[in-house]
Amino acid sequence: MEDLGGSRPMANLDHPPNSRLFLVISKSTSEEVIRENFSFFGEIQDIWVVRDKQSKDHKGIAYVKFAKSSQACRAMEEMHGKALTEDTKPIKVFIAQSRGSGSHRDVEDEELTRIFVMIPKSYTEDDLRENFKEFGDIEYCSVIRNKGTGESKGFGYVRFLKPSQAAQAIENCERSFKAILAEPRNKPTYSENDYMSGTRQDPLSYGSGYDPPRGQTMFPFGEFTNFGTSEMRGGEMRAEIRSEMRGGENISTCLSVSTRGLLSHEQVYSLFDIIPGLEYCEIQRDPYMGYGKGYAIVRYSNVASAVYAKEKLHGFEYPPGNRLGVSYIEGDSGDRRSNPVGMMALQLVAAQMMTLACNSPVGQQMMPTSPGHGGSSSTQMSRLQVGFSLPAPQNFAPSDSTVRERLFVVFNPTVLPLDILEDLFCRFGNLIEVYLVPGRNIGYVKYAERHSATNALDTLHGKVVNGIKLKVMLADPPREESHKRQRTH
DNA sequence: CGACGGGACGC
DNA sequence: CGACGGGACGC
Repeated sequence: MEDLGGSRPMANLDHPPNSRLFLVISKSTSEEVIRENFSFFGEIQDIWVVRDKQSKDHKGIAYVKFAKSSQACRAMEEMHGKALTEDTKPIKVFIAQSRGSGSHRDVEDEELTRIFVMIPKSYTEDDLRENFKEFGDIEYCSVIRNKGTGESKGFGYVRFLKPSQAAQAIENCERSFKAILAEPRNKPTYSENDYMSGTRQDPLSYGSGYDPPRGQTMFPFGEFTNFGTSEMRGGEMRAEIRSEMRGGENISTCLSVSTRGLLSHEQVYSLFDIIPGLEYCEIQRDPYMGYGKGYAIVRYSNVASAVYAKEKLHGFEYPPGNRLGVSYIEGDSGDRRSNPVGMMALQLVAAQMMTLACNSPVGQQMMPTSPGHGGSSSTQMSRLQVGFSLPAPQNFAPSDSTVRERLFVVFNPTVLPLDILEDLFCRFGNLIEVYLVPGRNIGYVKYAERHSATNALDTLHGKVVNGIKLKVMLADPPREESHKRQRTH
């Protein structure tokens, strides 16, 4: 029905998994009404109202394809059981079965709330919880251990309360976790009695309009990772603030934050608390505007912090697709400092940024960190020190991208931490993965585009990064395939 | 109860 | 001169 891009048909109805909804609706409900009610939750790629092939009769069924599973899950959670119009019955909303499955069984929450993750052997359940709590309400975490020795097997499970929370964890957690939905632990022996025991959430109890998702956070800081890295030195920040001041706006310590989507106090607070000096945060929600609109007020202890917060967060998408609007508002009373920005305040902010970006929960998301290195609770500064210029960080390629080129990297005298390497190699675009060979000073870097790999090679070969010398070469094909076509030099 | 369409060519 | 990973659970 819909292909707004026009140029290309939709990639795949089953991709990413669990991004398509199955709706049971009134036969009088139009595609437009569906769109009006569901576009709030994210990018709709396709809406299909099912009709009888011959008679064209509305069958009371529709499919809605979202770009992301988390969007589909949120829509399901919030719209299930709602009446779209006053004269129609409450609708039912489920994650659609994948197209080839042939199954018409409802997809249960059980299958959508537990994720399977790879973790360092040293990880405990508490470490897991610390790393995943930002994505939502965790029911439990488990680390699978060898029964005899108690040693971790290097993987674990995290159960969230809501499907959207698990989906967000999968979409946004560190790639080294390799998070995927866990298979239900009892093999498909569907004894229909098992889930009647009442321990799981009844789908109909989804957001009844008064229970918006809580604790849900999503930190799409892909273009934001230069925050606190070598890209963000104090001098640059001072220049940034000065240019901001030339804009002629009425700067103040108080900001208003407008948002289309729902944001909790915790979300706004933790987002703006990245910038030091946050003193106050308050959510304003107009009850008559329903879910669509809201705004928050935040105040900093000094103008420099407010200026910086506005500069960095105005127009920022949080969550993705929800563009924040940040502007100055009159602070209460004469708190406004007519003597605006002293160099001391600026330098203070610049210095604190370096530290706090690493210590705040949100700040950690902005920094490439790795669960595989440096232990669980210790966060390390991932800052690149190089004697040459580097492009800005870029987003990774989708994790299921085809590997188009691979680099082989030798480190001397020792390897660099994985998070540093990801920060480094992502700057040429289309990075899929950095893999370090355990116990060796070598690694492989996978790219989804050849030009990204060759740019990285040209820029980095023979260079010194954080005191470590790199040799960067095109990797030979993996051994397994060598029998196909032996490259005899 | 309530499960799968339509569109489609540039080299 | 260094060359190649890992994935399923104690109700």
